[in-house]
Amino acid sequence: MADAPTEFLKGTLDLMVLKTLSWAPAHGYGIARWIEQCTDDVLEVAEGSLYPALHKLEDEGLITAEWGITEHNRRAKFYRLTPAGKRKLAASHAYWSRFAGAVSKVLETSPASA
Amino acid sequence: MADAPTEFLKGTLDLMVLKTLSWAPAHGYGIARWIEQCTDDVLEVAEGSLYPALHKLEDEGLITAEWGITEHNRRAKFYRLTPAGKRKLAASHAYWSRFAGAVSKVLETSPASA
DNA sequence: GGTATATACCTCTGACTCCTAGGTAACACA
DNA sequence: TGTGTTACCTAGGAGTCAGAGGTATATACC
Repeated sequence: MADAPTEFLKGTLDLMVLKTLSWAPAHGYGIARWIEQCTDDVLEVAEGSLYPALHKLEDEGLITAEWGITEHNRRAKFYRLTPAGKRKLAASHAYWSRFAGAVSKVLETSPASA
Repeated sequence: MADAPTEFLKGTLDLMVLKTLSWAPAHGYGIARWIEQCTDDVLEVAEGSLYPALHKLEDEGLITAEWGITEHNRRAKFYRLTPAGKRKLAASHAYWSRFAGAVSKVLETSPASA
């Protein structure tokens, strides 16, 4: 997205990070690459957004970090979902569905139905 | 939404305002009521968000304002979409669809498909 | 006539999120 | 030795949103 890469991002970054970690522990760089790949680069994850978000999630007790070695033999911090993180993910996912549905409703309603 | 009313709002307020105005000119108060009603109060539009947004859209030349009288016989500023606003609406709507689709993709992808 | 309610507008300020720009370091390969 | 990739990080500024507060008028009711 050259046009408006950040236009609607608010809040969804946290949600997608939590979702990605729900599959398996991962490090920041890997999370970013995965989200981009999964969305065919529709969503680009800036590092200047990702790392602060990761630290915030850790402060909130939603994820925990642990140093390890990647498959490329490099040091990396692996993040893992906590039980609180799983609950948060479920709640955020549910809210996202309601939110996106509501927005779609506005965007698809015709004058006549008003 | 008691939980997280603002969690994902970024950018979508402008989009929904433009969409609402694409049907007919309307005043701020009416726009807010309509969006809330249309979404069964999933989306609540705070006046502290709406009026600054309206002024910003006007500054950007996407909408124009004109004083008039409402059906309740009160003074109100009626906003109307400009040609630039219509183009912006089309672009934002398209981008929202791509964005929401991408987020859904992340949220619904299972570990196996990775 | 007085009061309450709904309609309709507005701004200030703080909290928050995001990105740009910059930096560090180690490994792989030519 | 140099280049590319992997991997981490922060500071600062820009932008968005909501809470709290304020103004004013029409209508309905007492």
